[in-house]
Amino acid sequence: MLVATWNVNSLKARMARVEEWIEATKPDVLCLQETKLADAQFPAMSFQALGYDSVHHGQGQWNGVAILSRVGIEDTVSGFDDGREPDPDARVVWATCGALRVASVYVPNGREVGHDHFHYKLDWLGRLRAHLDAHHDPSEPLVVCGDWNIAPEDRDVWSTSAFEGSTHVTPEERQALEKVKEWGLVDVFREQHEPGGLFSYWDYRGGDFHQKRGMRIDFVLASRALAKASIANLIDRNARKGQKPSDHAPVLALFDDSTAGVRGLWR
DNA sequence: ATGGTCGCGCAGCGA
Repeated sequence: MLVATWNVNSLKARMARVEEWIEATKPDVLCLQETKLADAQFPAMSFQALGYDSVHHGQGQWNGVAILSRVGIEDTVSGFDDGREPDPDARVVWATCGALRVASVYVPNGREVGHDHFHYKLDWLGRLRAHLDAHHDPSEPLVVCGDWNIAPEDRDVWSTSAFEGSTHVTPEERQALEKVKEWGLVDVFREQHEPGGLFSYWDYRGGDFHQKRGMRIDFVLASRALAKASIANLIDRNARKGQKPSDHAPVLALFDDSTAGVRGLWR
């Protein structure tokens, strides 16, 4: 089963690139972030024509997340079900695709260290953990895919000095991410690839992509049970090239459907 | 070089 995640930075601006990429790659499940669409504007029929069912949780203009699946979509949930007030932003959507529980997440950026939005980011990650605690178990096949807006380690940024005092690399953010992972999630790309310099996001400015000035902030976290079935993980840098690219590249995770404990993933 | 580029939507903010 092939799972992918991609922050498209406006689905309206990116639709041609996304359709082309889906036809070339044919993932079983594709998580999108930053659609910047209201639900009524989401091009579900266009994805249906490519063979994908979908669920979208959007607000228009900002944020917005979706899950596309060619192995079915059931039991969709928008936002958190953690007994607290609704999240004001559209940043997470859940669905069951075949036998796989999937979350597409767009973690808040944080803006500046100490900013209200920074505290919102840390709290948001706490709510994600609380939702997992309340509804799921790490023995189930489950993935949380998305734009985490956190570089887990120093090797995940092109320059540590360039990010001194910035969001995405602080101990508080990394600890909040660690708390989510402690639920029972594995960064399957990092399990398979040791080197630094393997990035998923490059700022549009200053030719950062061509200068290899990026960050690895998009990743697939797989439940412990599912991580045992991880076969291959890659970042599709080619999608960051050419005309009107997103500033993020798609991240792909391939799982073996015949591994004990996760048999029949796409049924 | 303390900037730069996108997307949204039409000024300036967010990333």
